[in-house]
Amino acid sequence: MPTSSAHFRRLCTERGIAVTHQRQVLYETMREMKGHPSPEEVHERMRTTIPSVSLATVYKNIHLFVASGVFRQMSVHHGTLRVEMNREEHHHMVCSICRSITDVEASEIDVRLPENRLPGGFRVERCSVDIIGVCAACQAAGKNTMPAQTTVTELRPSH
Amino acid sequence: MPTSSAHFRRLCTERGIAVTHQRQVLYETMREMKGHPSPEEVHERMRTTIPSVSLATVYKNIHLFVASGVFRQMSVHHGTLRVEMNREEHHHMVCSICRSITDVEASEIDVRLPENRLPGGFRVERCSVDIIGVCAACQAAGKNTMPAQTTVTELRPSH
DNA sequence: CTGATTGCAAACGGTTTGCAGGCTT
DNA sequence: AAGCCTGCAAACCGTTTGCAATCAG
Repeated sequence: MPTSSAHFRRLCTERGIAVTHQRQVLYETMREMKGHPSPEEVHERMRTTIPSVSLATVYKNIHLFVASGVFRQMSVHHGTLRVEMNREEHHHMVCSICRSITDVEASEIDVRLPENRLPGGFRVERCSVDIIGVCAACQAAGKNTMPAQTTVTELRPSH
Repeated sequence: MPTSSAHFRRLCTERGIAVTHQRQVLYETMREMKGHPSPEEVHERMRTTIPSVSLATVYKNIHLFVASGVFRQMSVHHGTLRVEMNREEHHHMVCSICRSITDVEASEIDVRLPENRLPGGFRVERCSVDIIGVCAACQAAGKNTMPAQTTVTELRPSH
């Protein structure tokens, strides 16, 4: 009797999508990966199990998983396809130098939205906080990385 | 005596960058535009003033402006190059259907970070909140746009 | 006059698409 | 058996780069 296989099979039938070997391996590969792996990284990892799998299939199925609610896409306006592997509510620390993203537990940050009175009848689904700054590694690596962006003194034209 | 021209000239000399016609027009075009225009859109608009300007120049100079602190790039982990035209502190409402982004005054939202105790010695510069949901237009337009993403009932596999 | 800046066109990286063959139901 | 799914290769889109001609300091 399959264990995780059974779980995945149920996941698919609930959503009316076919159970294929690639999908199952993709699903399990992604669940094993921490952080916010790129499709490329997921693909690379999947190849250890199915060497012949194509990147196109990875893309198609990540989209399928996101569309059917198996995974959640991170920051909707993000340009590249990244998926949340962390199922807990959380926010992000984003390093402005190396762009690495680290999760922060939702409980660490206190956000209060105005009582459903956002402008323009916007219906709120959720809310995600990006803490922008410099990660420890980049601080240690010294100042010479991307100097202009970070050493600017006058952020606003004085006009 | 030039008015905004003088202002721009000063902006450049302060930062040690050359004053060119393209840069001046780019700067003014961007300041006139609301929201978070794409380089493509900025380019299109610039052409009404300098029809021969190239998209490459637009890219190069948006980067230059961001690097020298004239403008601020929005959400660092954003994939595509977008710049903040709004100089006030603010956050964003992002429509998960049409991906439109609307600004919300910072004062409307109350965010509290833990007292400089973020994990891993991260140095905080600023913090930006994305309120994710559905804009009024998309609500009015009805449910049939991108059905799967929004009508999903079971967000987490039940296991 | 010298080096920075521009416009062009080609390269690039990530993502999407069309299609023929194979697999799931 | 019917249709969805896969892998491949080509197309695509936004962005970057190399280069020769031009411009700012």
